[in-house]
Amino acid sequence: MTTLLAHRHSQAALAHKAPPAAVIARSLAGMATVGAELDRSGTVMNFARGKTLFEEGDRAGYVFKVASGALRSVRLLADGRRYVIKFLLPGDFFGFVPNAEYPYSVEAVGDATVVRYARQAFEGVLDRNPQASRTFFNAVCKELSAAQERLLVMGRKTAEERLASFLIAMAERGKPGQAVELPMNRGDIADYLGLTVETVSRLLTRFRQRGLIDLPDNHSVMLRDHEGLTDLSLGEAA
Amino acid sequence: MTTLLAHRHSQAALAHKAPPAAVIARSLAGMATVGAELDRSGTVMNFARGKTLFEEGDRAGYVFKVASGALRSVRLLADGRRYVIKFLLPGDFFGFVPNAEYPYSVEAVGDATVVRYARQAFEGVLDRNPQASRTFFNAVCKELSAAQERLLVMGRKTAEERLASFLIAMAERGKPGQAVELPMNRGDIADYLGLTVETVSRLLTRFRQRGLIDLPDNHSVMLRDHEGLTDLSLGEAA
DNA sequence: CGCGCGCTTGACTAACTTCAAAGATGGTGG
DNA sequence: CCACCATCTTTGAAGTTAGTCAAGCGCGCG
Repeated sequence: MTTLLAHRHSQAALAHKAPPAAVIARSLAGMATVGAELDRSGTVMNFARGKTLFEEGDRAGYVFKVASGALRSVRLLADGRRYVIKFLLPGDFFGFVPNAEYPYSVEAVGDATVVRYARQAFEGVLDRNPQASRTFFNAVCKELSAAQERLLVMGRKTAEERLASFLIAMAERGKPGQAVELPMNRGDIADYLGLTVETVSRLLTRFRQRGLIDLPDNHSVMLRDHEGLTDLSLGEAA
Repeated sequence: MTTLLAHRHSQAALAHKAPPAAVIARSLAGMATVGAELDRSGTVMNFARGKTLFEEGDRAGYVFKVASGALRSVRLLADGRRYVIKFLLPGDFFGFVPNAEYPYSVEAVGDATVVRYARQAFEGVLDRNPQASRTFFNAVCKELSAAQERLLVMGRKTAEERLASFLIAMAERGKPGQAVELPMNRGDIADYLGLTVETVSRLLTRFRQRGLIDLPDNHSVMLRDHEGLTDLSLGEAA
């Protein structure tokens, strides 16, 4: 029930392994003036693959930013059914919650580095800095919009369309023209799309056989027919 | 493609039919100081059942608050599949979007009254009033949290569990102990839960046969066994 | 009164899951 | 460096849930 914080490091101790908080905070999108103030409260932390940052029900005392690696936010049902709410990739913020407790757990998909900010300090910045306030407001609106887009996917799209949507969304976060990195495993993808591992695996095979993708290894995908995938993802396939 | 605005009324012309904007704005939860400033930009508008406030792709020039009635935000796929993102009930704000265009349409489920605020004016208030800014930030965080909760429902719950979740959520918005009003029809519920009309109808019948609910008429439900429904909704049923 | 729309019910179908097992992969220690 | 083992992935066959197609019912409105 308590927050499991692996590898607690001071900024100084970490300097040679990961960028210091100051450097990372400076990268806060469009928030040059916010960076300095957040710096003082940011702590860089490393988490090994599979480690838990916090669990559903933990007191929500912090907000985080992903510096490197990948994480997943996860919810569980009583009988063990699992749902991956979101994959958290470099640049993503998380931990903005309306209640005193986190409504989901966050785990490291691969080794990951995050910056942790005390929620109180973060909210202080919001109160004193209208521009920061506005920026984060917009960021949360964008998150909301993305969640609603995903609701459409989960509610009305077939397994094929879901996977195609996922691959395209992942491609948009990576470098154009290159193989898409999938830090998560098949099970994570399945739980993100509301499918089973078997279905995800079968669909990837089918996409490959149709020439839509290549699968150089288990953690990368080359999109060979981006347009075909897009059509599939929109439910416009023949 | 253009915004369809039915029944455009001035505040004065409407005064006898619906509360004036001033009265409504005053009800903004925890925002006494914001009310006065928003008043000046708020316009009360009525929409008849089925009318469209705006469509997917329209320029997002306004934010809205529901004063009375019910609306639905809707997305469509190319082949006509429909998904209801959210039912908008009295007190709900909507229209906070990160882009220049609305990503969904909003239609009146039954006759509805909303207050419309120019987005620019609204954002002005946010910039000048840190407390309002904070309040709306929290509101959007809450929305996001609700959307993520719904993602779990859509991704991992069975049809039965989805419908039970829906009935309980609707009950929480109504008056305790009373019949739950369902302003929307079966098709809307189906599109909200990612099911078909037939499945929703069959499940309601099944719930009634099991003594979980009563169906006094097509637009109300009495929850007879709240605990049984809750167990169902959590996937903890025998 | 009769028409239309929304709701219900039934029989059949399809998509996805479940169960089962074999095949790859990758990390670790000898 | 290689062998081993756990874990992840793929594939096949059978099963289940919810969808599709079709028809009848009932309420409300003109």
